[in-house]
Amino acid sequence: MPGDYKTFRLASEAELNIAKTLDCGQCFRWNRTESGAWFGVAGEYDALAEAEGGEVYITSRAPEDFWRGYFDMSLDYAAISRGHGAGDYMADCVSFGAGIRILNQDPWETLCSFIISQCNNITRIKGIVERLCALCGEKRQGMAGEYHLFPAPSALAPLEPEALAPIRAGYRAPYLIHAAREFCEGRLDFSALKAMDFDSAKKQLKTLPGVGDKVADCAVLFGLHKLEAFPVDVWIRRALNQHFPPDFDPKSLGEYAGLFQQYIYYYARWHGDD
DNA sequence: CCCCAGGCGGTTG
DNA sequence: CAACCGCCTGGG
Repeated sequence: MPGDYKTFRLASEAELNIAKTLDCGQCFRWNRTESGAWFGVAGEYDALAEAEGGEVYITSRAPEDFWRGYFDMSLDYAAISRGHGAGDYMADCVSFGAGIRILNQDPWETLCSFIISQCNNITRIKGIVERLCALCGEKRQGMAGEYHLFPAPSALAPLEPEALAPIRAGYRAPYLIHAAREFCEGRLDFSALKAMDFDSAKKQLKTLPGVGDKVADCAVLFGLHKLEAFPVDVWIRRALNQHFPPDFDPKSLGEYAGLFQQYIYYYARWHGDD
């Protein structure tokens, strides 16, 4: 491995469980290696994340602060997770998911990833995202050979939908190109969205074709880090129907509702909760 | 061959 | 409003 990579301790495993965090459907460019470590690309950096002796270590060329931000290390998840008051089922979800964190991902990549996610499973989402990066993302030399950054909007905007045929995104391809053009023409501004309150940001994103409630909630939660977003997919819908009162309103979970959504999602998926 | 998969958008009643 | 259906693609 080239000499400019550094390994450092990021957190304890109790604070940050990398397997749960990287495998709970919020990100699509991290994969488990044969040794049990996780290799991924975030922003412009490739990285290896691994747990050993109760500690989590990161190897990358990025400054430590980048990863503290990415893994949201400044928020006290244990304190937040105690105060839900939403009953025993939620308590089970919280203890089962302990160590999950909501990542601070690039908003453009996150929006595109969740446009791609509609009516697709995670394996296929990852495949489409990787092919998209290989097709028009910047190429870099990394610790394990070449890798590609997620394409900038300017790389996508000039393309016609047919040019995206190789990534096999199907009917979602025009949605991606439309979003890229909106960005390049200044009508999609992530710093403005980030500065808005949750409802305004979500409403704004929903004006994009291919972005409805679910995709907008995911883009806001995982890309803009507004943790009151509560995306409802089929798994969450099932859990709400089975384990919560009929009049339960996710808004009652407060400003960190999105974290509780992740706990429920992870628990329901793991237990095949149907 | 069928059906479904972590939706959206347009149409219909 | 709700209910339906087509959409690209791939996997069971």
